[in-house]
Amino acid sequence: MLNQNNMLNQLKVVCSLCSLRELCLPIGFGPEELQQLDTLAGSKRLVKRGEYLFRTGSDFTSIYAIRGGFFKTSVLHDDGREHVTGFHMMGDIMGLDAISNEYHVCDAVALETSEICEIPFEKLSELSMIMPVLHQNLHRIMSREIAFDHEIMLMLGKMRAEERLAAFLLNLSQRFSARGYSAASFQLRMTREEIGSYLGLKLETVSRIFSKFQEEGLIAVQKKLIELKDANALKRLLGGLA
Amino acid sequence: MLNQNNMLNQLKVVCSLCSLRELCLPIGFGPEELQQLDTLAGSKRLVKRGEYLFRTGSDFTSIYAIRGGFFKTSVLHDDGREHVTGFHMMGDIMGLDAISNEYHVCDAVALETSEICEIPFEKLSELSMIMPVLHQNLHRIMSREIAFDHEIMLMLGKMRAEERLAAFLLNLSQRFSARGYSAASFQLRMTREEIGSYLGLKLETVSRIFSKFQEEGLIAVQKKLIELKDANALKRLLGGLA
DNA sequence: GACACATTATGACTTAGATCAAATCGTTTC
DNA sequence: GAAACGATTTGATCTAAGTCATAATGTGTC
Repeated sequence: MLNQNNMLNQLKVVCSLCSLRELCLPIGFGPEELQQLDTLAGSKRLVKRGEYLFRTGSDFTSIYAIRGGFFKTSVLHDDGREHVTGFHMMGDIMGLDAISNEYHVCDAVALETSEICEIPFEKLSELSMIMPVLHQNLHRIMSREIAFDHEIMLMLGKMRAEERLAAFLLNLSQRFSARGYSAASFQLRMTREEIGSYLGLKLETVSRIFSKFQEEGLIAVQKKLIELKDANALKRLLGGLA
Repeated sequence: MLNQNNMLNQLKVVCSLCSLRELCLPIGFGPEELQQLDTLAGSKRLVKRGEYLFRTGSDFTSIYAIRGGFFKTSVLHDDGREHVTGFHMMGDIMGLDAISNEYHVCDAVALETSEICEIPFEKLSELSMIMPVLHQNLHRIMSREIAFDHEIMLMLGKMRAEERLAAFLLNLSQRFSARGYSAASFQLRMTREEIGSYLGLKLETVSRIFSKFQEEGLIAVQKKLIELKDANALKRLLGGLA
């Protein structure tokens, strides 16, 4: 069977190379340790703006951790309509929805040149058998994705357009903030059309509501640069909704 | 550490008592074997119509497999609005979205008197450490839920009301069929309002579209009894959409 | 079985967001 | 740097679905 030390070594490599904070940090590596390990060579790779990381129907062999950059995942339909299922940034993991099928069920496209780490799923599974915490964390990550998707379902099913945009901006803000970037000011990596597709709105509606928020002093918009001027007002807009 | 035989025994008990087809069958138990084991006593339990299996905020200790009956899961908001996140029947597993939080993030209510099996998550985790296939299957189930949620997001974000109802009816039909019940005729366990909440529509809209489908000969509706008269037409209604 | 309450159906009207259209602004290409 | 294309903004209309109202029907309770 597996040699535990050998496996542990691989684990370190896999983890370190991916900045898989969610998978790795709870195991006991400190940020510095991780940084050191980070300098090792490995299966990280650049994906240029507009390039596909994977496509619907392609074989599922790996999940992907984003080291840096920005992705969208989407499903494309016969009639040409695209639905954006998510936006993903540093530390996020993509491809988990493919495990059950053995092929990918969405496209993943880089919205800016990005650095990703490919984690062969089979290897991860092996490792997680001897590293209970890794195993737990994988569950936790998948579970979190399910819970988050339920929030999006709520948004799509129950919120008005303004509420969706407010929730979207606050979510982005919170995620940038959690990664050490400014919570109040950030660059949108996606077009108005992609935002609309994600939120179940048309691009014109997105544009109009950005303008409206700006008029009301809630945000400042300069093309792709968004500044949250009154995050509390945005939160109030959400009212009782999560 | 763990005694493997002891664990294996527990596995058999857990599996058998739950009819956890998805978790257990691939391991190599045949249906008959499962049936036999099924007769053992264990942590199965009845949940009466209207009773909660778990509530938002309650401690997460177990996931639940449905042996028989029908549930809805929903999130309730400060302002009293409810959003139904799913309908669940025999063989489905509920509570997976709670793993990451250690408390439940939705309510689960029985829509008819149902029999469920409680699976302590800790025990399942232990077992899955020594039963790789169990472990894999858990991943697969969670992954499938993520992929399915993405389909719902597409539905809520991109489909018109009629398309949503058609997709809803076809999905129910397919699931009943997969469990050995009629694909063409089934009893709705939920109200029009709950259907509407799930699909992001108002109950009046649901009612109107049922009437319209009936006029057009696509379905026959008698209160809660639905008969699909022309499933192909319903599929055509979905057009290019999944 | 009668009362109270929940669910469903249907009509009349309103509205949020879609659609269509046009102008502006930005960015990439050669 | 001019041409060509894509993204964004804004306006004018349209429409699918929501809201409000009422009646009918169904269901549970004592």
